[in-house]
Amino acid sequence: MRWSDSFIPTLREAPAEADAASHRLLVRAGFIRQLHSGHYSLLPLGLRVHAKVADIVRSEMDAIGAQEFLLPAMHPADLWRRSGRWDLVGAEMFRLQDRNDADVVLGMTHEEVFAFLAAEMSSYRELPQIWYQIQTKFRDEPRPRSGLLRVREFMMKDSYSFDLDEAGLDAAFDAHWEAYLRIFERLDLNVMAVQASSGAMGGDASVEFMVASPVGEDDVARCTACGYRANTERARAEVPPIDDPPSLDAPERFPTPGVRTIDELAEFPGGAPADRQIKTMVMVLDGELSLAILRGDHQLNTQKLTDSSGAAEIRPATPEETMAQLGANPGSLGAVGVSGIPIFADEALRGRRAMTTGANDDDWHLRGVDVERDIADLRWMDLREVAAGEPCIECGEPLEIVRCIEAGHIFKLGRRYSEAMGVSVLDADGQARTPIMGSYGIGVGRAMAAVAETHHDDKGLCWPVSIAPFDAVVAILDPSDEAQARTGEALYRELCDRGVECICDDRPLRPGVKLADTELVGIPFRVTVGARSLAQGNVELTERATGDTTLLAVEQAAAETAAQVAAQRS
RNA sequence: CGGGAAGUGGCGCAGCCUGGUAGCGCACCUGCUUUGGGAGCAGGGGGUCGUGGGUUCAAAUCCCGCCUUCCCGACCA
Repeated sequence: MRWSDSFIPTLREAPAEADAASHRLLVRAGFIRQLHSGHYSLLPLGLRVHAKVADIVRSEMDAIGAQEFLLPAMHPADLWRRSGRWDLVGAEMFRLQDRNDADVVLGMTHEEVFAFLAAEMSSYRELPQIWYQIQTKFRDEPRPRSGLLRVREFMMKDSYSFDLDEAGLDAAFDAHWEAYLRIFERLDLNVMAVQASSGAMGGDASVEFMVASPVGEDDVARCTACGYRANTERARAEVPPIDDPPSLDAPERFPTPGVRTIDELAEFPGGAPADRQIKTMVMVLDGELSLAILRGDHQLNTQKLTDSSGAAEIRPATPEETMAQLGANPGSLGAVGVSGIPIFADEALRGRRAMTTGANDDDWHLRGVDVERDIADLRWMDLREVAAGEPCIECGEPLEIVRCIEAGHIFKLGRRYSEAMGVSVLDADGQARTPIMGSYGIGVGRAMAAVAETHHDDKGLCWPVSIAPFDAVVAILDPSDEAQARTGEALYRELCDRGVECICDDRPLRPGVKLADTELVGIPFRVTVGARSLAQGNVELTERATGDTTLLAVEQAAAETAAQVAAQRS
């Protein structure tokens, strides 16, 4: 391909709204353009990279025996009603009506459709199956952001396993885990496999593949000593015990005029340090007002509350709701004496005595509260979010918190969808059995953005050969010079013949512009054909990642370049 | 949904406070010169100033509504 014939609109400056490095550079280098918020066009260079990422995913999926499908992006609402997700999902799903006023949806994932197809199986002999597709998903995200990292329309590889029993599911799960590690290795993405929340769809094992990056949207707790790694939606830490003083026989009310926060109560004469207070969060779980109580200096992780309560929808209560049910405003709330309202208690409060908490009366608090004695019907669970430096739950060494991009997610789904879609096979004993499913996803565009995010410098992108839009560029510095043009063309043809994906920069531009462009676009190897070296019968081979340049005799240049490209293929 | 910022040519921005009919850099087109790190000179093309309404002799500029985009948070199979 010739650069002069290509549509590669590079920009000297990034659009003002682009903030993340991948966003800025993918736009500047002419890979993507925004159509509107959360929807991007892939330009020719962008599509080349996207397709290579997809091909790597495809080849590793095929290698574990998965079969590729292509399912509709638009689904009948009925299918989603059968699984219960029509009501469960809410505003995140694009919904529309066809000309007959029938409800249809744009698929945000494909459990329903694959399970619908799986209903055609009738014998255990047909299992196991792993099915996948690389398809556009639609999600009406509340806040698309950071270019390709979070969008409303995107390609995802989603696969689903069907097995007769848990042992089969375990095998499919492990096969995916291994395949994912190979995929990210080939993408040159440094991923951490971390324990994760399964979200509202349930399931037990759930592992996310995370790429550390400040523009990510998830926090991972990581122990550098023992390798414990978990999303903070699920991470746990050791909580050192606190010596409580002897308690009172019963809680005691005391006035706290103007005190509204944990910190203020800690400063207040007669108050208590934060770790000796009970924090009371008022939440609405599936429409029901509930309390979540934690140690004063601990933060509630709402995903943990969602997961352990089983609620589908969760939100903070409004001050009005709180006043109506508890009779006080935030700042003076407590769980003592509360009845008829579910109370979720964080494990760190177990056994605590002589605590201080709100009295459900503005400007009053209680001291001398024994958690288990004074608060009725506690539901104990892990609710607190771990903080950096806390001792690892496995080995006690300090945890660190790392911001990450979620590049992949695998989890064991269970039988929810197979049951809903009536998937049933007869086992060897002639008994009807519902296959168990697993669900596994990788966002193609997000993976591409994650690579861009981790492979760039101040000059531009820096693709690994495995997914670079081209392996090499032949830069003819002055195409009007016949010797340069002839040599460049010949090298370009020979590189193509040798199987190197090559673009020939034959544009009649100043050398500086062309060199800067090849660096911005991030092509791994550049063969520079210019008067200076050519006078000695040489060209230059420059590796983008290192900037290392070597002089090569014209006759050997193509072979040497092809060899270096081949050495970095994966 | 809460908080913040911003919409002026393809991109980056100025002009707005103090109203007078739109400007700069880059990019683009033509010509000449130039050719190893984003060239020089000369000439040229391109903008409903997000949108609707209001005030005014006159609105990019002042007032009101709406739309859109970005950032932080909430949310996120």
